[in-house]
Amino acid sequence: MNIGQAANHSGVSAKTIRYYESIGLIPEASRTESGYRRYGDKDVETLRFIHHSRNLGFSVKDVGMLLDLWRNQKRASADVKALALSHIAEVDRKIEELRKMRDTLTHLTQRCHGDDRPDCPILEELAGETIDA
Amino acid sequence: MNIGQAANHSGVSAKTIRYYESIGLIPEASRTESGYRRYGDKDVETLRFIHHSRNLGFSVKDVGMLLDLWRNQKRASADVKALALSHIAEVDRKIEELRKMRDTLTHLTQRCHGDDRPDCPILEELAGETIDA
DNA sequence: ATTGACCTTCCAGCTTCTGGAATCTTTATA
DNA sequence: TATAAAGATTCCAGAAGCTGGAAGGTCAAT
Repeated sequence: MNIGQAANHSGVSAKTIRYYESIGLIPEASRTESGYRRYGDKDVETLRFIHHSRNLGFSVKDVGMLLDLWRNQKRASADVKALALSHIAEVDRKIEELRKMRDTLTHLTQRCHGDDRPDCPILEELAGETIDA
Repeated sequence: MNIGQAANHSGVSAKTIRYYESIGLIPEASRTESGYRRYGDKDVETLRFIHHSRNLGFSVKDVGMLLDLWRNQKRASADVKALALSHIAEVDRKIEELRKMRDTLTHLTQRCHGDDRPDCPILEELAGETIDA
């Protein structure tokens, strides 16, 4: 099938498939006589794997490692799990960071009356000393 | 003071101060005869404002708007509050997205025994149909 | 005079695509 | 058969927000 079909079946856009090829995440596709890329079911499966992994927030680099592990019949599941756990830790870190931000923001907005008067605790605190969120 | 001092006092690195100037977030600094940028307490205050805003996750573009509001004595606090509330909504959206990711990831890793055997539900599910996190 | 800490500019790279231009191929229709 | 639309190709640029590094000028102290 052509790249458009592969895109539809995998959830990865044609543009992005070409991009993944260009950075070496996926191997170069074979070509038709006229130069169109050709894809098979196996390729679509790989693209779907990538799509799912990206949806779970794995970096493209991590996805590369996951693909290697996936293709390697002799991998230890511990290696996969370690990668996933480390990613979970990273996600947790981000959540915590965002949660702190939101708490501070909520605190600030609650103290701002939000009418047509100019005085605003939000701006005052942003200009002050003590914001570390 | 020179840019290094301004950086130390504001928490914004010299490199980043120059960057902010280059994109117009802050006005061009005045210069000494030899070309060094000069900063005063007011400038440091502005940089600190920016630093705090960035720490709270506001985009540089939003920070530009906040700076305008801050400098405009006639602004309505409602405008500031609206910006902040909209940002909170965005932060909440991101938190929710990350939480979904983490839940799926946690689910996956729990089902992976994580030893030296090769079979791994994480990879199997990534290759499957049903991941939407 | 020299050292070292600053400062300057400019260019490149990070991450992950996405949009767009110019051009070719394939397919369908009039 | 002519032609038009859909889909493919390559390449360049831009998005956000810095950060690193090179090559070089300046300032203060020794």
